[in-house]
Amino acid sequence: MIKHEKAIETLRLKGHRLTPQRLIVLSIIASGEGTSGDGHMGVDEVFQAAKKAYPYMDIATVYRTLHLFKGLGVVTEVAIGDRLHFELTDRDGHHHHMVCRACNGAFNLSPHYLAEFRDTLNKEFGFEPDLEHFAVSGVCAKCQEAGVKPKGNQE
Amino acid sequence: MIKHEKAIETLRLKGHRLTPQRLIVLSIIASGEGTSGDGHMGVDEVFQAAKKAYPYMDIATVYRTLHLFKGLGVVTEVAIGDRLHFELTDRDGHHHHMVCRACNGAFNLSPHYLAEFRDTLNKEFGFEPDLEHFAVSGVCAKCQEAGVKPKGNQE
DNA sequence: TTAGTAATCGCAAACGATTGCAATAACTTT
DNA sequence: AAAGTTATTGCAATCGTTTGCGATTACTAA
Repeated sequence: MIKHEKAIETLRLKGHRLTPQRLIVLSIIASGEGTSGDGHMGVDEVFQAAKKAYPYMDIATVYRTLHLFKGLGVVTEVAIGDRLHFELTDRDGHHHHMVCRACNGAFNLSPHYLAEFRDTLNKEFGFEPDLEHFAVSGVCAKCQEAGVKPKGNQE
Repeated sequence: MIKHEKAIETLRLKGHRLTPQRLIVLSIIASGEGTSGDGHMGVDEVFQAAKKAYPYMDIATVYRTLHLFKGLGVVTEVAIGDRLHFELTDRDGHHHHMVCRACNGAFNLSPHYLAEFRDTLNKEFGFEPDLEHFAVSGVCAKCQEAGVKPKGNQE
């Protein structure tokens, strides 16, 4: 539970209010008990869990809270199959995602693989890419093997 | 106009019907007269232009047509500021995009910059990334200079 | 402790995008 | 050229997400 202490402090320092709704969403994300098992949760998963703790919880509040947390760097957004997922930002074991277009599985990717790409964009174009929460779509090894037909390109 | 000839042939070969709606959408995308001036058009831009040519045109048909074209590789999808944009796939001058989070401007990026990234994901994880239509979000040089405040991270 | 204030909330409406379904129309076969 | 088959369409409902707004509530300062 040490994890949210820091996040709560961040909220205070930036002048944001500590509402029960925010604390509930934070603790749900921190527990990270999503169906994926990979630590990230779908918005509806968060919403359902939040309603259990506080029945008046509104889906709009969940979205607003998650976006606030994202802006503060407390939480990381990952787009998985056109749906938004969120996870606690892990400063130490920082990672990106590979999302399989066939099974929607999400696999972690170390930042090391992107470092030189960022450097190049910086030097060549002066472009500062958002690689803090970066997800590459594609097809994972298992689905390639199984010949699972993805929704996309069928050329 | 040589451009669509090939696309139309692709439609025929795959057994898709040549409806007026599809030909209209195709010619609009091929003309590429979007407000961005970069060849790609927002869905609503396509829809408005299509309605001029054929007043019964439905937005659902536009989306379905664009997705069909995308699947056939005729058209490329680019997400710009949470909205979908499309452009004719340019096999020769193939490129990706850098999308500025501050001004929503889209800049072309040669595939060369991504080649080694793809190779690494393939070798290390057996993951086949979708880099045919790849867009990196970030802040462009001009907006960094101008100090334009992007919507996102405010940490 | 209470009163004042402004951020935040719940609700409902709206957004861009997708989908189910009956009617239509493009293609095939005769 | 006409009839049959089935992909495609237009419409409307719905999805996930965002936003406007009046009511509420966390915080501040007296």
